[in-house]
Amino acid sequence: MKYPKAHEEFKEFLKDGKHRVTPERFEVLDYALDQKGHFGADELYIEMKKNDSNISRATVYNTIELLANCDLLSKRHFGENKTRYESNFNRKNHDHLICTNCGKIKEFSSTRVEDLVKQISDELGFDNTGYSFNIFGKCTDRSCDKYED
Amino acid sequence: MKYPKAHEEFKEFLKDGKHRVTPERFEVLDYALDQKGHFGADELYIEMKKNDSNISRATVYNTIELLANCDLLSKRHFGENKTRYESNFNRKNHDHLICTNCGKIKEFSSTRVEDLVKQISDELGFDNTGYSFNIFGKCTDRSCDKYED
DNA sequence: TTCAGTGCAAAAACTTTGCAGGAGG
DNA sequence: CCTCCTGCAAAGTTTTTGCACTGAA
Repeated sequence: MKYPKAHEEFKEFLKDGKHRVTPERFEVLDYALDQKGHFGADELYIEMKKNDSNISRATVYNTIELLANCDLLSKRHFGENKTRYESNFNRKNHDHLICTNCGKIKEFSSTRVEDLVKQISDELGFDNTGYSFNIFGKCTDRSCDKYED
Repeated sequence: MKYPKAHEEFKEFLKDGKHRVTPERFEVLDYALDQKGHFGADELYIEMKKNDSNISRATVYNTIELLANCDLLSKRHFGENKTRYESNFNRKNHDHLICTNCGKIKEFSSTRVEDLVKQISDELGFDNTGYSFNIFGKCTDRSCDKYED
């Protein structure tokens, strides 16, 4: 078992009387945590199929949603019309800079963002459960894959 | 003509040698500026069709993209898998609070957000062109359409 | 035993593309 | 007259749904 702690967390989450513990769900969990960076639900499904899994699309979509609900994954939207996910397991909160030239995504953490979210939610009487903060622009200099002088 | 200033702006934008000024484009512009709040490209297309317009889907999608490029519209993503737009015409920059219970979207403006975007872009060597900042949560009290005691 | 979960396939929702004809500059 | 734009329809992409069967509790 590759991710015993995550399995344990997920199992706890499922044992609420409304969900069942199934091997398929843990198979999806393992694949999800193995992903590097951000991935889409369909990409994960296709990868599992390539590895001869018997999983169905519906189960992958269903399970990924559960994993996001129990905070093992984060849901992201980077201005495309698809949902992306990324592992939260052993990672701290962060936000994203997206280069509109080369598509690369840089990450940053800042308590200033979290403070601002709390402050604004309070001011406007809003019971905050999450946020999404993306900065779009261009990497400067040679760090950009499509940099041109 | 309902929006002469916007027509003028759009016309200026189009006259760059790469684009053409067509009546269809201004028809889409008028419908877009008439929308209240956020709307999707397909919604706009369907509304135009209901009003017996001869417009095609391709033209609506194409034109809306142009209107976003010249800043008459803003592109938004609220965690769904579709692009939403909203009029920028005579409006100032703002961000959004999205109630995950009732779906209502509140708006707020804060220079603190813009300052933070600039600050972080500078710190990380990033040539900022835009950002997206959404806060998710629940309206408190009776302001929420699905509020329950 | 019971009902949530599964696999499969079809449908749905949104967007993009290919093509032939038409019109802007 | 040369492209770019248009309408239409088809196809693409991602996600959701319906259904009969299976297996967890």
